[in-house]
Amino acid sequence: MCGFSNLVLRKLELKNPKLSLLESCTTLSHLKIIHAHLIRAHTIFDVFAASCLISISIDKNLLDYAAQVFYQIQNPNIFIYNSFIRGFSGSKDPDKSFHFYVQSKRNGLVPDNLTYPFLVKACTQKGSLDMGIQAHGQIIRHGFDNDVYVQNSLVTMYSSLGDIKSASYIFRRISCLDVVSWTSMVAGYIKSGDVTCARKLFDKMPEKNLVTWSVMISGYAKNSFFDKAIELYFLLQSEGVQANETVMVSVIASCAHLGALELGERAHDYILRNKMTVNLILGTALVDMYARCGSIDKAIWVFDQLPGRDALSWTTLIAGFAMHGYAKKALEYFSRMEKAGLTPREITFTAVLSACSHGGLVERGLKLFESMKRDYRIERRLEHYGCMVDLLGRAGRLAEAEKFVNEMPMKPNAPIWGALLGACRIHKNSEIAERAGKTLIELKPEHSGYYVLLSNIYARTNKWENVENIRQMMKERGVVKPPGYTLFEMDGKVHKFTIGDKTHPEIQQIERMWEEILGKIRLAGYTGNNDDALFDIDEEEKESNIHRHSEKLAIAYAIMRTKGHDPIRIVKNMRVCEDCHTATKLISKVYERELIVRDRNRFHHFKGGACSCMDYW
DNA sequence: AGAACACGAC
Repeated sequence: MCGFSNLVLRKLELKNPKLSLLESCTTLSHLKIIHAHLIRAHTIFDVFAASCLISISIDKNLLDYAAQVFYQIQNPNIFIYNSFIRGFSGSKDPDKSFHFYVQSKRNGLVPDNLTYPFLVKACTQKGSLDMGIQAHGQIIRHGFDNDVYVQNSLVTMYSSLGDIKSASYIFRRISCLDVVSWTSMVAGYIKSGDVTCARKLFDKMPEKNLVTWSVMISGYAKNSFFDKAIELYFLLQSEGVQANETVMVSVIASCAHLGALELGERAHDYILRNKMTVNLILGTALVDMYARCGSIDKAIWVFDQLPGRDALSWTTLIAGFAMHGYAKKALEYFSRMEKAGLTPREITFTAVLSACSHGGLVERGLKLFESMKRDYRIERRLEHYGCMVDLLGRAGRLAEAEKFVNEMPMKPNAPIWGALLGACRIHKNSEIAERAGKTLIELKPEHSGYYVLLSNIYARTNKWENVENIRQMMKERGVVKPPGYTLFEMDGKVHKFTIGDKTHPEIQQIERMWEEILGKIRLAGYTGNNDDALFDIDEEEKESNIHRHSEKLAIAYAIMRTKGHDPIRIVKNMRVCEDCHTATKLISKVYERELIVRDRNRFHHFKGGACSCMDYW
C-alpha cells in the first residue's frame, strides 16, 4: 500500500496528466489515495482527472464513489457526463446512461461525437429498440449521423435488437466504411440468424482483422455450424494469420460439440505452442471440450491448472461428470466447490441434479432440491423441476413424477413433459405416456420427436390403432423428422453418417463390414429389436432400415478403419435407440473394443458387453 | 473517454 502511495506521488510530481496509474487501482482504497493526492495537487478540478476517476470507479462497480466524486465537481462538462454514459453503457443498469444524457442536456450542455456511441451501446445493452430509435433521433438532430463511429454503433444496435433492415440501411449509407463497419454488419447478419449472408459479406470485405475472423468463426459456432467454424479456422491459418484467444474459444467450443478430440487436442497444442494465455474463459472452454469429447481425466487436468476458478468453471466440470454418469464425482466436486468459497448458482444445481438423475441417486437429488430453496435461497426454476421429473421418472417412480408435474408452482413446459414421456419409454408405461404425449403435441405441434416417442410407446404396448393415428396426424400437419446423424473423427477429419447413407465414398465396404459385425453379434445372441423403427417403416423394410441407422454405419466404419485398443468415440445428435444400444453392447464384447458414445443426453461407455448407463437413458 | 469478437445448463 505504501509503495502504491509513493508511486502515486511520483507520478503526480511528474505532473503526468494521463493518470494511467488509475488503471492499476484494484480497490476502493487505492482510488481514495489517488483522489486525496489529486485534491492536494488541485488537479481534481482538471476535468480529465475527474473523468478518469469517475469512469474507473464505475468500471470497478464503485458507483457510490463515482457519484461522490461527481458531486464535488462544480459545473461538470460534457466530458464528465460522457464518462458516466460510457460507464453505465455496459452495466446492468444501462438506463442510467440515458439518465445522465438527459441531465447533461438539462444543464445546457451540448452532446459531442463521443456521447453517442455509448448512448447507443446502452440501448443495445438494455435491449430496447424504442430507446435505440430515440437515440437515433437525437443523433440526427445533433448532426452526428455521418460520424462513422456513431454509424457503426447504430448498425450493432439495430441488428442486435432484431431490426436487420435498418442496420443494413445505415451500413449502406456509411460514406467512409472501415473494417469495424464491415465487421459490425457481418456480426449483424449472424445475430439475425443469416449466416450465409454474413459469409457472403465476409468474403467481400476489402480487409479483415482478427475480430472479423472471430465474429465469423463464433457466428458459425453459435448457429451450430461447427464444421464450418473449424473450416474457417483452417482458412485463417492458411492465410498465415496467428489466431488469438478469442478465436480459439470458438474453435475449442466447436470441437467440443463435434466430439472431435483429436482436433481439440491439436488446437490445445496450438494454444500452448503459441504461448497464449489460458484465461478463465478459454480454460473453461477446454474443460468443457475434454469432458464432451469423453476425456474426463484431461478435463480434470486442465481444470486443476486454471488460473482461478469461478462458479462457471466448477459447474462446467460438474456437468461433465453428470454427462458421464459419474454422480459421486459430481457431488464430490460440488462440495469442493463450496469449500473453495464459491456460491453455487442456479445452473450448478441443474448440473448436480442431472448428475443424481443419471447416476440413479434419487434420495440425494430430492434432498438437494429441497435444500436449494431452504439453505441456498436459490429460486427453483423450470430446469430444476425438469431434473426432478427426470430423476423420479428414471427411477421408475412414474406416478410421483406425474404428480410432481401437475403440482409444480409454474406451468410445465415442453421439456418437462418430455422428461416424463422419456421416462415412460424406459419403463414402458403407456398410460402416463398418453397424457404426457397429448399435452406435448398440443404444446409443440411442430416438434416431431414427441410424436415419434409417443408412437413408439404405443407400438411397444401393441396399440397399433394409436400408432396409425399419430402417423396420420403427422402427415396432415406436415411434420417431418429432422435427420439423425452420427459423427466419427479420424485423423483430424470428422466423418458424418446419416440414416441409410449412400453418399459416403466407402459406403459399400461399410455395409459389408456391418454384415460381418451383424453375423458375429448374432452368434452372441443379438436378435434385433425393432421397437424404435416401428413408427415410420413398413414391416418388410424394418430389418434392413434399422441396420442402416447412422450409429451402426459409423461404428462399422470405425471398426474397419481403426486397430488396436484405443476406444472408439462417436457422437450422435439424437438419443441412442434401443436397438443400437443393444447392438453396441454386443459389439464391445465381441470385438473387445471400448466404445464411447455421446448422445444428446449423456455418455454411454460400452465395455465387455455392458453400458455405463445401466440401460437407463 | 470513442464503434465490432469469446466460456456453462436445458
